[in-house]
Amino acid sequence: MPPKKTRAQNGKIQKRPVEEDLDEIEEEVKMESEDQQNKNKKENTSNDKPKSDDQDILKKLGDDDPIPKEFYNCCVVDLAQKLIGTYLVRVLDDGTILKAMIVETEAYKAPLDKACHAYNNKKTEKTKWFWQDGGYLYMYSIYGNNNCMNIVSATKDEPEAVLIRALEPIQGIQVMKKFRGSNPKLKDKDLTNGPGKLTQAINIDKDYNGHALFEKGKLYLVKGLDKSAVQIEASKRINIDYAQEWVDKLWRFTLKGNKFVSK
DNA sequence: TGTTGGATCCGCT
DNA sequence: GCGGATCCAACAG
Repeated sequence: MPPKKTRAQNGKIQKRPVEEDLDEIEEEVKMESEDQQNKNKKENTSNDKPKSDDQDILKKLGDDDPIPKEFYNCCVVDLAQKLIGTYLVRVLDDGTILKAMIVETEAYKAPLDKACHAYNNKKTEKTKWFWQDGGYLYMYSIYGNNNCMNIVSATKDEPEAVLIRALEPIQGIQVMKKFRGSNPKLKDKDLTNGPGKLTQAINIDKDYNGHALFEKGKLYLVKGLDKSAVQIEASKRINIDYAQEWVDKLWRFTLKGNKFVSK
């Protein structure tokens, strides 16, 4: 059976006047993302350390201090890499603490990125959460009851977000298994190796839209692996066949050699 | 209001 | 690797 045609393949994504206005800066963004990809390649091969200001921010933090808001106020492609190796802390109502390391991310950068839900500045009830400051969550459900978690980057004027695609469970593995269902065959490595699986494992859903990750609460982010221990691989984003030329961006980032990544 | 399709998951082969 | 399940937001009429 031939694959189903997407809306884009059916020609339903067509240029609208507002997009024509964007054409002028499209070339500029293309150059910017090519620069970014070159930078990625360099960073991936030379194991460069992150910018000194980020290092300063992280150095001052205790192991359980939330990473402050300014960490998120950067380009989404930068943030997607900076998040690799950080720890997500989930505090349940009964005080149980779940902890997991981010090992796979994808960057989505509206208004030009055709893979992004906020493409062409499409602001709806679902996507309005893109227009927040960096450090807040955008949650959405897809293919039934699969919730996906995104961390908004930059500022409220720039609709960009990082999709969290996989985590490595660190603490509370049995509780995560319980949230994932009662399948006794479920292996640790299959617990959080997908965007829908990980939100189920830490028990969050669309109610977490707009949640601040930089404040200590039910869900926050803390520093994790030492940056010198983090080697990042860049690849193409997954399952965005409809996104035309944006399919080829190397905006998926994984922790090199980690067995908890989704594919 | 009905139809379409997707940033996924899971079971089966 | 393939295909069905699933359900909700977006969109067309």
